[in-house]
Order: sequence, then structure tokens, then C-alpha cells
Amino acid sequence: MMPVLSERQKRILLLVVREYIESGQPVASQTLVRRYHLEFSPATVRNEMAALSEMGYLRQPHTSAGRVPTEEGYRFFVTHLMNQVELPEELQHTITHQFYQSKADVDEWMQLAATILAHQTRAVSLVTAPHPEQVRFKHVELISTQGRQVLMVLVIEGGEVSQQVLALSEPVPQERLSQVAQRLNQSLRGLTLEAILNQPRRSDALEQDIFTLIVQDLRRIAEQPAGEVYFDGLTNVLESPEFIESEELRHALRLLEERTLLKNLLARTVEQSHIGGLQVIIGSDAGWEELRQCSMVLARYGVPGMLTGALGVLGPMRMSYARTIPTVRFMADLLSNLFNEQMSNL
Amino acid sequence: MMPVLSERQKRILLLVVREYIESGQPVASQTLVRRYHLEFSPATVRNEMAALSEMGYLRQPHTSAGRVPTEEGYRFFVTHLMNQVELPEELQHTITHQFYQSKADVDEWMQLAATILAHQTRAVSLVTAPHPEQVRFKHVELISTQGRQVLMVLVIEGGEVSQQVLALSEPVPQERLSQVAQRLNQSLRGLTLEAILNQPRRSDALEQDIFTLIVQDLRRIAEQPAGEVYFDGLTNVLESPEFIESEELRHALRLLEERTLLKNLLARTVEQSHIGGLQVIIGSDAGWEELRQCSMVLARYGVPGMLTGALGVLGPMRMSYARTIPTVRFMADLLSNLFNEQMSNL
DNA sequence: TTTAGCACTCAAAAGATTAGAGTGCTAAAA
DNA sequence: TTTTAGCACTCTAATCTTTTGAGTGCTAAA
Repeated sequence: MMPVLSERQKRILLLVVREYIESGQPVASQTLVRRYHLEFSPATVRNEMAALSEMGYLRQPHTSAGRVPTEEGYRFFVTHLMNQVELPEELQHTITHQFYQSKADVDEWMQLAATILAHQTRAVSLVTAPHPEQVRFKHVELISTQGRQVLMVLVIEGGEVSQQVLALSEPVPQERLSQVAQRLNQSLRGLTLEAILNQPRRSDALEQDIFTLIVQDLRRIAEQPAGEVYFDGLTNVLESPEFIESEELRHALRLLEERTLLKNLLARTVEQSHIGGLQVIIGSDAGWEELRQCSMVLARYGVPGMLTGALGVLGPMRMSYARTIPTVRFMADLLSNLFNEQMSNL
Repeated sequence: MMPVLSERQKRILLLVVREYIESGQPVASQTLVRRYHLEFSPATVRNEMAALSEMGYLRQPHTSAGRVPTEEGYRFFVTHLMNQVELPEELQHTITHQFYQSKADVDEWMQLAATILAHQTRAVSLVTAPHPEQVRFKHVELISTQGRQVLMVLVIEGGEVSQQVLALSEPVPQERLSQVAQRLNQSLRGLTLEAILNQPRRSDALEQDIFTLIVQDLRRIAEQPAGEVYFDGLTNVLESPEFIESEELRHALRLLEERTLLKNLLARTVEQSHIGGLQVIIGSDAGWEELRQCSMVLARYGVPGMLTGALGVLGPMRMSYARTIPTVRFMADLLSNLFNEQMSNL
């Protein structure tokens, strides 16, 4: 049963959260009245604060200190109090511009997205490369490099490219490789992994070898819950005072270097939210002990049903949601548009 | 004129540096005598320490504290006192094994090298992908993906691969693309950038367009001082006490996120040292204000005259050189061997 | 040349004092 | 009934003092 807040209580909660996010210091009744020219007295504010503490939205670090939002306080703020604004148009343009200026390369886009997110939000940014919902073969290329060594470039529908160097048992001329590649391209183009598994054995030994390798590689790709993880902005977090003090937050950063955990978290986002949808995960929401003091703002992007990825931001619970949320939303939309354009060959 | 140290002074300097690297605390005369069962008294040690301070190898944080090595002290330690050991054989095998197990993919090797270096040395590791001394065209592939969009895969001699998505002015069938690619391959294979610039214009418009893009891309690659930079182990540094205290070291980490600076530093290593050679850069040696309190151990690896990169470790000045140096050396040798094998198509 | 002995220094820990920011409560004012 | 002025009370953080002991440098004896 959710307690009902009076308008005035909401207003005060809003101001406390805002103020605390900005200053990092517990917020006192008097500060609030003075700074925001409230039409009632500090004593009134104190009464309301006491009520809000009672309801679990605020707490006091110690008896004679100001108030600090609780996890619940942040949640209420994000879901009911924050005014959802868009990113300033000018900024939108600047960012969009950067993407259209870079070469149309997924790797570059991801890196750019991570950098911009980190920079704009002053938190750690996370971006996964888009991943197809179903893996379909598109094209293979075999390039002889040195003697027995062959570079295999495998393209799957949606644009993901996998490179691999193979060592054959004996040197094979480029013409023969091209011929094999062409035969494979003809018979596999557009097929899903399942369909490919049902293909008959090849009579040509080399072709069969390559075929096996292709299947292996496709399987590897299909098994990954998400594409490569990009991140940026680690040093942003280092500046924040809560980071320097708390041992705990330093452990949280360890998580980032272990890419697997990260991947799972983002994969969950892909499952749980729809394209354009936004998830704000505050503290214990994450279900991850190490992230107890952190929050994440995550979104899914891509081409529904075809090619999707996740992106977002990880920062201290006391992050500027008002800035982070529009930024993450905008970035997700932007990437969605980019990939939509790329697929719909306008 | 370098002052001459007596054997006993050398011995004491050695012990002070070792002890300080291990404990992080200023080293007292008595500690040394007790811990290492010296056959002379603390007073004697104090006299020698005073001499070593006079010569600039040791200093005292304050009058009544033990001694701490100066930059010069570390340098003397590294160049004259440290016994250069190899990495334990077992560890060598474990590491080598990991490389031969991974698929023969440069990207994967680099990532693995960075991870292992960071893990073994508990510092930040840096690895640049190998970069050819001279860019030579090897192969181009054009793959139609969606409508007007084409994936161009450009392979240069040495194995570096560059992917790029192009948007043509109108859709072109795959056969035509293959044909163009084949013609380009025939006429450009093995040529350096200079040689390619002297080629006549193509009569075929599409071929000329692609040709221009290839030149652009080759130029871009040739201009880079080194390959992509990989790093790992940021969180290692976060644990060390000197990091938590000093604002300065936190700034040093900012450098890492600015990849360009890093690239320059590593490029310098490529210039200054020979394959297999090792550079130990202590404090102000780096010529970089932010790195005043750090040291780096860098090495060059690759195939001389063909394909070279740099790798190494960045940590606090008080890092375990005895552990770092053999690790960096071993890793450089290992990568050199890997690339040599890959090139000499055994 | 080495070392015991001792006076001296100084950082760090522990304790004591103070200041003041901020609260909760009560009782008066609106 | 709601708001607010007033005030006692609490508790942190800052400042200052004292104490402790680790460690030195110097001197003079071994």
C-alpha cells in the first residue's frame, strides 16, 4: 500500500533530491527555504521532512543532520516527480552530426556512443554492439595471406563481421579459395544456423572443412547473449567523493573489467525492455551486491525483431537523473535510427 | 660524474628499495638489520644511509622517518642491483598455452596479452597492435550488403584488416563488385602506398571510386604511429594506497582514456628501442608531468623491419620491477614469436 | 671503523574543547 | 487546525593539546 503524499510533501521531496544530487551534502530545512524562496517556514519543512522520513523516502545520516534521499526516495523522484525533458536541440544536433561524420562502421559507432554518453553524463557508459535475434549467413570470403594461412571473413545478415585466420594443412592458391567461397555463398546465403545444420556433407574436402568452420563460428555468434561490450568514462567516477571514500564502489568497478557480468546485465535489459523503453535501476534493484550504491539507466535500441543492443550508464546512486535519462534515451533513439537507415537501404 | 658506491652501500640500497617496494613504508635502519640479519649494527646502516642520501639515492619524508628511494635510487636499483631473472618456467608454459589455445586472431591476442600483463603485474597494461613499417596493399573484397550499401574489407600485407561500409550512389550487383575487386587485386597486390599513388586513373567509374577509397584508407593506416591501443587492469591501480591519497595519480589515469597520448608514448618506444629491448621509464623520465609519480616498463615486439608494436605496463613508481620486467620481456618475446610464426608460414 | 648510548625530532594517535549546524518539540500565533 | 517562533538538545567536524614512540644524528667509547 503506497502512502499518499500531499502536494507540498512531493514538492519538498523533489527539492531535497535535486539539492542533494547537486551538492552531495545532507539537505537542511533552512537551506531549502532560503534557496528556493519557499512560502512557508523551516519549521514546516521540518515537519514534512519528518513525515517523509516516516514513510521511508528520506533518512538522516545522524540525528542532527539534514536529510538524504533513500533508495525509495530516488525511485519516487524518478517515477513521479522528475519532469522529463528532452535533450536541448542544439546538443542533439551536435551529437547527431558526429555520427554522420564518422565512417559508417559499427565499431566506430559503438565507441563514439560510449564516449559521448560518458562525457555527457559524467558516469561510466556501457554499450553493446547490436546482435541479431537470429543468425543468418550472408557471405564468406577466403583470402590467402601467407602460405597455408587463410583469412576468413564471415559476414552475417545484419552486418556483423567475424574475421578469423585459419591454418590449412597445405598451401592453396587464391583461385581455388575464391571458387570454394563462391560455392558456399551460393548455397548458404540467407540461411539460418538451423537450416545450415541440415545441409548435406560437401564432397570437396576443403569445402567441407571451411563449411565446418563456418558452422562453428555461426554457433559461437548465436550463443552470445549480446555483442561486444564497449565502455568509457571510468575516470569520471574516480572524481566523485563517494567513490574515494567507499571501498565498496571501488569493488563495483572491478565488475566492469569482468566483461561477462556486464554482458549479462545488459542482456537482461534486452529481454526486459522494448526498443525505446528505458529502465532505471536504482541500488538494490540491480540484484547485484556490488552495485548496491549505484544506479543504472539502460535502454534498448536497434531494429525490432532483427538486430538489437543495449546501452546505458552506470554511476553513483546520487547521479543526475535529469541529465542522464534524456541523454540515454536520445542516444538509444539515435542508434536505432542509424541501424534502421542502414538496413532499409533508402 | 657518478659517485662510486661501496659494496656495502649497494647492498643497503638494494635492501631499502626491496623493502620499500614490498611494504610501502619508509625503511628504518633497525628493520633492515633485523629482517635481513645484517652482520653490522643499525648505527652503521644509518651512516651508510646518510651517505646514500647525500648522493641522492635515498631521501627521508621527514627528519625522524626511515628512508625512501628517490627516482635515482630506483634507477640505480633497476640498472645495477636487480638480479634479472626469468619468469618461472611453469608460468611461461601456462601463458604460452593460453595463446596457442585462442584462435589466431590479432584482436584476441592483443586483448589476451593485455589481460595477462595486467593480471601478472597488478598494474595497468598497455599493448598496441602491430603496425607495418610500410603499408602494402594485399587484397580487397567488396560485399554487397543491403541495396546501395557495400562492405569493403581491405587487407594489408602483415595481416591488418580494415572494414568499412560504403554507400554507393546506386545499387550494384555482387558480380560486378567481385569483378571490380578482382581487377583491383590484380593491379595493386603487393604495392606500397607510394607505388599506388602513381597508378593511372581507372577508366571504369566504379573502379576509380573504390580505388580512391582504398587510397584514403591506406593513407589513414600509414599515418597512424601505431596500431589500436589495448589496455587492461585499471582497477589494479585503484587498490594501491598511494593512488587513493594522491590526486595526482588519479589525473594520470585520465591520460589512459585519452588514447592519443598513449599512442605517442608507445610510438616513441617503437622508435627508441629495438625488438626484444626493454625500456624502463621512471618518473620524470617519461617527460610527462602527469606521470611524475609513475613508472613504465615498455618493450617492443614484432618482426623487425616488417611489423612491430609495443607493449608494457604503467604503475606507481613503487612497483615490483623484479616481477614486472621479466613479465614484460617474456610477453614481448612471446608475441614476437607468434607473429614471426604467422609470417613465416612454416 | 664500528657501535652503544642518548638527546632530539616529528608524525600520528588519542583526548579535550569548542563551534555551529540542524533537529524535535512546545507553545503561541494565525 | 495549521503554521511558526523559540529554544533545548544532539552530534559532527574542526581545532588544539598532549602523549607516544619510532627513528634519526651525533658523540664518544670500543
